[in-house]
Amino acid sequence: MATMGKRPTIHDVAAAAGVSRGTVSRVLNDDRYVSPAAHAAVRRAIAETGYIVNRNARSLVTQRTGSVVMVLSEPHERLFEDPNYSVLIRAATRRLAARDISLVVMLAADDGDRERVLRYVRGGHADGVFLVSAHSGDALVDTLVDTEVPAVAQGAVIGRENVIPYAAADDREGARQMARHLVDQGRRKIATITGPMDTPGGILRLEGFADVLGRRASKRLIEHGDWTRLSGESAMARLLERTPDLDAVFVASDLMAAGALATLRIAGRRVPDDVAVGGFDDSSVAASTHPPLTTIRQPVAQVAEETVRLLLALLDGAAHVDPVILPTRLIVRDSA
Amino acid sequence: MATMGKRPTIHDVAAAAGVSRGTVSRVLNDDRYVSPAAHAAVRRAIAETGYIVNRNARSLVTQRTGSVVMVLSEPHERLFEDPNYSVLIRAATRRLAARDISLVVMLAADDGDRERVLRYVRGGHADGVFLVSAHSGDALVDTLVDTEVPAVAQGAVIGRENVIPYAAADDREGARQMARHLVDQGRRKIATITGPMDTPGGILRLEGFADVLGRRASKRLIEHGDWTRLSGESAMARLLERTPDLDAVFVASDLMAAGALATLRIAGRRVPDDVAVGGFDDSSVAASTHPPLTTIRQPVAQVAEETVRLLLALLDGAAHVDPVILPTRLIVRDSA
DNA sequence: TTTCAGTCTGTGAACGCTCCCAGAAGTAAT
DNA sequence: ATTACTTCTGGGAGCGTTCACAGACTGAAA
Repeated sequence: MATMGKRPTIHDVAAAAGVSRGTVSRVLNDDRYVSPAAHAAVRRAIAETGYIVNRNARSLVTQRTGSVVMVLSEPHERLFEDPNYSVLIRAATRRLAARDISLVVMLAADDGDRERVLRYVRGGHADGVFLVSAHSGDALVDTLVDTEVPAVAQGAVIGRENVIPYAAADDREGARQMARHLVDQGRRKIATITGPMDTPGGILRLEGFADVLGRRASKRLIEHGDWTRLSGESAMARLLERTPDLDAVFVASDLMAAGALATLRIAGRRVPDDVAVGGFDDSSVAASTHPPLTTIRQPVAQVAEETVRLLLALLDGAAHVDPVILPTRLIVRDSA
Repeated sequence: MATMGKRPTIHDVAAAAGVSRGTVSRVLNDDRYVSPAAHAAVRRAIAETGYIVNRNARSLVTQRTGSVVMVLSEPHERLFEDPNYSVLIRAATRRLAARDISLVVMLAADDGDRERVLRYVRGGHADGVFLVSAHSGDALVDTLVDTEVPAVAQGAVIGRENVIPYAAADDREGARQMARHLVDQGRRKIATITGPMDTPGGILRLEGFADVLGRRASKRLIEHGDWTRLSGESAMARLLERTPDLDAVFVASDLMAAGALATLRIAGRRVPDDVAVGGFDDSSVAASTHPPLTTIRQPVAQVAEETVRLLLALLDGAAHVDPVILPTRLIVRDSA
């Protein structure tokens, strides 16, 4: 079904060019020790026959596949919300395509998925692995490391920072930028809604916040969310109940910030007059909220591209590559 | 580099089980004509040796790859905006994983990309193709059809509706639902901002709108966007200039509707008091706008899953499969 | 006993490629 | 002429599977 009336093989090309398989193969690969005449003849024969190399046959002998897997380790709640995945996948695909490497996307939401990913990678179907938001304590990560497959991550893998290279936005400094901005606006009681504390974004953005606020970052001004919009709503509600006189809140993601805005509106607080709200990500929702969110832009596409670059370096045989941290930028809109 | 110290082959399993390659292969595949004893021995040997079948070797002989390509044909502007791709990719991945088929994502934004996709597919690296928002007049589509590779699309491929099976939301009826809602609210001068008129969403949502509005859907009440937020802003501005007394607008996507809302706010029109706004998609931005968008929910994940189902049917040898149209639902929020 | 159908198993031959080695051909130095 | 490189080419071997076929072993029917 899937295939057409017999695709030309390296044999056909060789015959058409009047040379041997070996010579065609040389032209296809290293190109060394091929006479100009033979080279030209082979090129012509390839064009004439419409020959396309069969990667399966090639992989069989080279042990290389020409593809890498992107593993999305996300719990279900977040599955369908975060618009950043599109950006990520696209940027990675594009970067890899330039090297003729294809991107296979796999989910790792439950144990069945994880098992599948492992089988795939250990089965030698991918030359490398691109981890996205891998959780700390994820057995998948350790097994992958044991397998010695080149792997990189988008965002640090907590507890494995030194074994899995990564590219990430400067979460900590980004949080500082926002905290400073809120302080500079004269806000006095500044709260924060963090991400999950087992993710780098959750931890580092809180640390950056604390860096600036110091002792003023008390426990009662901190609430945790799980990156979802809904968790932003409820975290904001808890904050308001506990500290009704807060006058600013730094929310660790735009999506949660959108939730927080909704809660504030219901509570009758004006933004930014009564309460200033700062987000993080500068994702597509940031511009659509009311008021539009003041937020921290992280260069998602660039992070993805850098991550791919690290992976490519690893594939090229680099023994070690350094993590890459990319700068963030404060985007001032109306919410703070 | 990428590989570990020699993975076991079917030979090793055969030796460990005390049978021949053939028997192991039979256990791995159809299972017919294998004695219970041999079957058990092979199963045990597989477990002991940690054997994993080499798909390259298998593909080489079977001419099947166990993977399908998702081709994202999008111009650059829209690349990074639409949050639906995440949903799409995830739903498709999940559905395919159940059949142990992996999803390869490829972009087709420019001719270089298209060329790559074609080489990939014609190179026999995929058993099927999953087209996303393929444009009419896209040479890629025709070449694919010629190649006789099983292909399905998410959303109809204009002009190729009968040759490429697809699953889609009921765009036309969805638009009717929104138009009726606006009429029922007593709106008299109802405008619309459509998508690009070379996409099914652009065409069908306008048709649905016209179905309900009839002669009232005059040229001067129609503006075209390109799905982006920005195009929504400018289209709304043009409408206001041309027809200042409009009291409702149906925007063919939430993202464009978010843009329209921004323009209306700047123009000092209150929503929904002065102008009612209806969106389409119920994507993640819909809940974050101010006021939250009344919109039409399309079951994106379900559409993706149905599309995959069609593709699987094709892969299983079905000569023909019928398109699937899934119902939409009006979600009433505050904007209309 | 012979025949036959049905089960089960092993083996050679692909699949399409790269790798490696032997050797031809050319060039330059002895 | 001989030797010694270097450049270039052809073809055998092998990568790990599946597939087709031949043959062995059953048990039942003739």
